[in-house]
Amino acid sequence: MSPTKPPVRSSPADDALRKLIALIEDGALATGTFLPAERQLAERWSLSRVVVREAARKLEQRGLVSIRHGIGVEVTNNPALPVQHTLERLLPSDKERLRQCAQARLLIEPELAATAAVRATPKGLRALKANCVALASETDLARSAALDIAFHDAIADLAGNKVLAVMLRSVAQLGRLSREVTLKRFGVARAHGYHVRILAALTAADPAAARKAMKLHLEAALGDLS
Amino acid sequence: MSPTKPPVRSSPADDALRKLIALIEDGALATGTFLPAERQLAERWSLSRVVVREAARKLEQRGLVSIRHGIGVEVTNNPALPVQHTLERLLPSDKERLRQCAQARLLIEPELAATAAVRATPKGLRALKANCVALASETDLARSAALDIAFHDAIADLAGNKVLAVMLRSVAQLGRLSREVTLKRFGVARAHGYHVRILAALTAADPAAARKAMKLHLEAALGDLS
DNA sequence: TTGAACTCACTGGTAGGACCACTTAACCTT
DNA sequence: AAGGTTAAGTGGTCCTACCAGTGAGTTCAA
Repeated sequence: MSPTKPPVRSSPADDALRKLIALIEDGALATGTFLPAERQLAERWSLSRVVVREAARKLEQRGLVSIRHGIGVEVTNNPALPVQHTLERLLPSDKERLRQCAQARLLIEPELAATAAVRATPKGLRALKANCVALASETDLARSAALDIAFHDAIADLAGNKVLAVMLRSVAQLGRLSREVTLKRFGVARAHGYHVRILAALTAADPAAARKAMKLHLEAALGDLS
Repeated sequence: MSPTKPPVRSSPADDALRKLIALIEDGALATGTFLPAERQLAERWSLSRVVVREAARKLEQRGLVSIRHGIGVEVTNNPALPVQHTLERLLPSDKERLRQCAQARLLIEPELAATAAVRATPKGLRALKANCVALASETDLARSAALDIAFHDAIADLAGNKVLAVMLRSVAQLGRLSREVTLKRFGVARAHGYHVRILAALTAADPAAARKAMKLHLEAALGDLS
């Protein structure tokens, strides 16, 4: 009577979304590359362009791709983006948002640093070292801020907890502009000094020292906000 | 020659998105109510149905609404949803995801409890008390899990940091199923016992006790996972 | 009277085709 | 060779018709 209905569960929209994700993940499309044009995908999969579009929009909202008019659909893979959107809507006031983000970082990052201290790999440490060196000689403000954020991100990755890592990435990127202001006021030297101390603790595989160094770093940053 | 271009910057898609958000936030549409039909909105705003649709899809991805075929667009306002999606994609393995979520909670929640202890309002405490009472006599598994999550959410709200609150909400909801399993194995009594102790510490405005009680509670939960 | 099936008027979902707007690069004109 | 122009590619928008779930009202049989 009804053995035909249940098994076929699948809407074109779901198909398109799954296929797009498969295209990105399985096809190993590197970030920065572009997806085939909407019209091509629609024809290839025998779907209307609408459903392909909507699937792409979903992926954009999830931070997987970036759709650019006249150009194409670029693979970006920035999982922190949706979290940023959420927080921006939840805390429209820039000042209050920054304050709470800094507070969150103060809670999360020292622990991440401590964990990273015991889990760090030689390769990871080398990358951090390179970041420190680059930051010391960087004069451009925007690039300095980017390096700063990358340093903290790398530590979060070393700690191995992706949940906390994506959370940290989100709040760190939200504070990007304020970070630039801070860097401008106090110069890169101060941030670099803190980073060096944190790196030393990580290299020494000393969790307590890493936790403390990170805490000092963030408290200084939090102080700058007020 | 070109003073006409810059000022008119605004695409139909942006219009639709802004108007939809305004409709929800300013119009104060309560969660659970429904938006006007796509066709109506399109005509009212002189836009095509497509752009209204896409705007609605965006809001759905951001957790503001839930689109239901044949029914309508329901206002849900669940800011934690996009974070959940992100984490589910980032950690496809259920077990590992749960582990890292539990770890994150263990880091965040004790601190939230401590902050809540000093910021709690009589009204907030009454709500928590009511939740405890309800949990004690609840027999349905799903509802028990919901109450459990609501208890933790309420504490996060009391702490006043929306960034941490939304993060906690996300990881807590991700662990919903496993929570049901735990509740089934050990009964509601154990969870209720922990909650009562936490509530007592909050009522006494004792941050240290609140932190400790929450930590014990979560460590027990983390132990159940393995 | 009751109640089960049907009809119908909604809702969102899909389709296809035409056209607009933005980008880029190749192509002419100067 | 430098400049502007053109053309082909991309996503963005529109229209119109139709498909597909949902629920309420209607109808008709028991």
